[in-house]
Amino acid sequence: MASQISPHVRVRFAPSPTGYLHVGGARTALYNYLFAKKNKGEFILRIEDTDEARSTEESLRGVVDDLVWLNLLWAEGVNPQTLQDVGPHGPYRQSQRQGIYKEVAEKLLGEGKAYYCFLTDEELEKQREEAKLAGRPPQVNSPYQDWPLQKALEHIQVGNKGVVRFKTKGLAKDYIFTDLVRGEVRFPSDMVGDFVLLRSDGMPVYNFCCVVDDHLMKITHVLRAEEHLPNTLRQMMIYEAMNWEIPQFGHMALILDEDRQKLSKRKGAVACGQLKEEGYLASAILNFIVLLGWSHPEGTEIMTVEDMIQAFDVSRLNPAGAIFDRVKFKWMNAMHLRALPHAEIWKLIQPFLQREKMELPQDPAWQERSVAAFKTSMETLVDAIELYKPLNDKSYVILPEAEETLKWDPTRAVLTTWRDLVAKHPTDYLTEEEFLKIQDEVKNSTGAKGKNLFMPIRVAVIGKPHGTELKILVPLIAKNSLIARAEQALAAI
RNA sequence: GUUCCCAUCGUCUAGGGGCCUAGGACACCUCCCUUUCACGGAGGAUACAGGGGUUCAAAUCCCCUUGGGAACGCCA
Repeated sequence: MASQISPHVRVRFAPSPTGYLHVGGARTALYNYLFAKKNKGEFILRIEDTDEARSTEESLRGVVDDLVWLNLLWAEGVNPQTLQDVGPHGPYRQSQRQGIYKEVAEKLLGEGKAYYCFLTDEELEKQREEAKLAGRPPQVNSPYQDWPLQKALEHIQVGNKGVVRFKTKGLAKDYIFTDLVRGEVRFPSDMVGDFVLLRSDGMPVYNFCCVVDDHLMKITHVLRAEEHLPNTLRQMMIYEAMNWEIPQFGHMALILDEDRQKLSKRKGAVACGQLKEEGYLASAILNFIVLLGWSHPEGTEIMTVEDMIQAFDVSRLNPAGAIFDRVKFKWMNAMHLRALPHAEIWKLIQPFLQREKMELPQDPAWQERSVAAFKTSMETLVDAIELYKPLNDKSYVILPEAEETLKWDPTRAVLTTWRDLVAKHPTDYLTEEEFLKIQDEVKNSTGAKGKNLFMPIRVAVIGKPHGTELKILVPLIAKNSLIARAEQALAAI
């Protein structure tokens, strides 16, 4: 297991642009990124867009934007703005590397390690069903596997189309490798049938381009999700056939949903972009997912990417799957949020407040005070909306939960006195001390105390009897606004 | 079905033969702080899937069982 790390580490994250970046992909990217940084190597972004039907430019744009937002930047791949190739081993989009794959396929074909297969979909389907009935694995048994290349070429010449399959016949042995996270893994060669290398339209298939590219791009370590573990056998066969050096593999456990199933785009919908919309910070996402399958040697939980790089080690990667727990994730986001400077938090909540068309004071001192007052009540950035609403005159409404308080005997007197005292105040805003003083005066002149005192005032300030401390809230609301609200509350009695 | 992978509190995990009466974190419960709700602080409850070995000693090593997951495509 303690395989030495080659002098120059090169790793890659290879998404297929067929959807958005989800947390599973983000974690794979993160681990690769951390591994590269830790070992002073290179992190490469390769685009696996050989599925022409499903790959889209928008999706690529989205995945790239999400990676940039997460600050997982690559040394080679596509330029984040232009999406044009950057780096010495390009192109980095597989759809643009077809000539390369074709060359390799031809070599394999020429050496009899691959063959053209002309089985139709129907024939394939029939074979699969028969195998299933017989209790055999559903592998192809192609009658074309022993055709001489020349004969196949002539067959194509006259208009037939075929796929190129890798020939597994004669490979009867176990393929063994040492997985960076699982230790020794052993596959019997008959676990797979003759698999497709090139489709009938000439487009290569994942397992093939993955090997070709990893080799040509000098990838030293392949850290990927566990779902790829069985693919490793096919890939090892190709490496062997080409006589290429096999990189180190590490298969990381899957991120699971609440039902312990692989997080899927259909069900989980844990897209990074969506989490951003929900008010999560990039730093919190990274921190949370890094802990899904890895742990800091000192047990540290809240950390920066810099901390992760310092401490990262594949030997601490956990082979068991992990459930994505949104509750802990939210807590972690709150911790990251609180650690930020107030001005930064203010900046981050702007898109959310603007979405609600809130009009808040422009004064930076006011903004700073407001963040200081609210940040411990914020778990995600969207929480700012409910927190700031009371400060926005337009959204002052008396809520049903305030009705009872308004019915209390002392309420009218408390509110009247409160309004009058505020009206007499000389400046636009009350300080905390000034508020407490006024509250005290209301108490003395009305005789109301305890909740009979502060609940009515709170209703007159935020429209409901529970919420943020008044001494924090009141200094954030202009005097005229306080008076208007008190009037409104009085009118509702 | 076949092959492969996995298995410690509800969840994320520490642990890698004796330091384990199993540690931490989230969540939960209790108390304190608080003229509300939070924040914060102090406590608490909760786990080695089961069975066999190996060993003076097993959460830790081996085997079996069970349970879970993944893969078996002209998807990646």
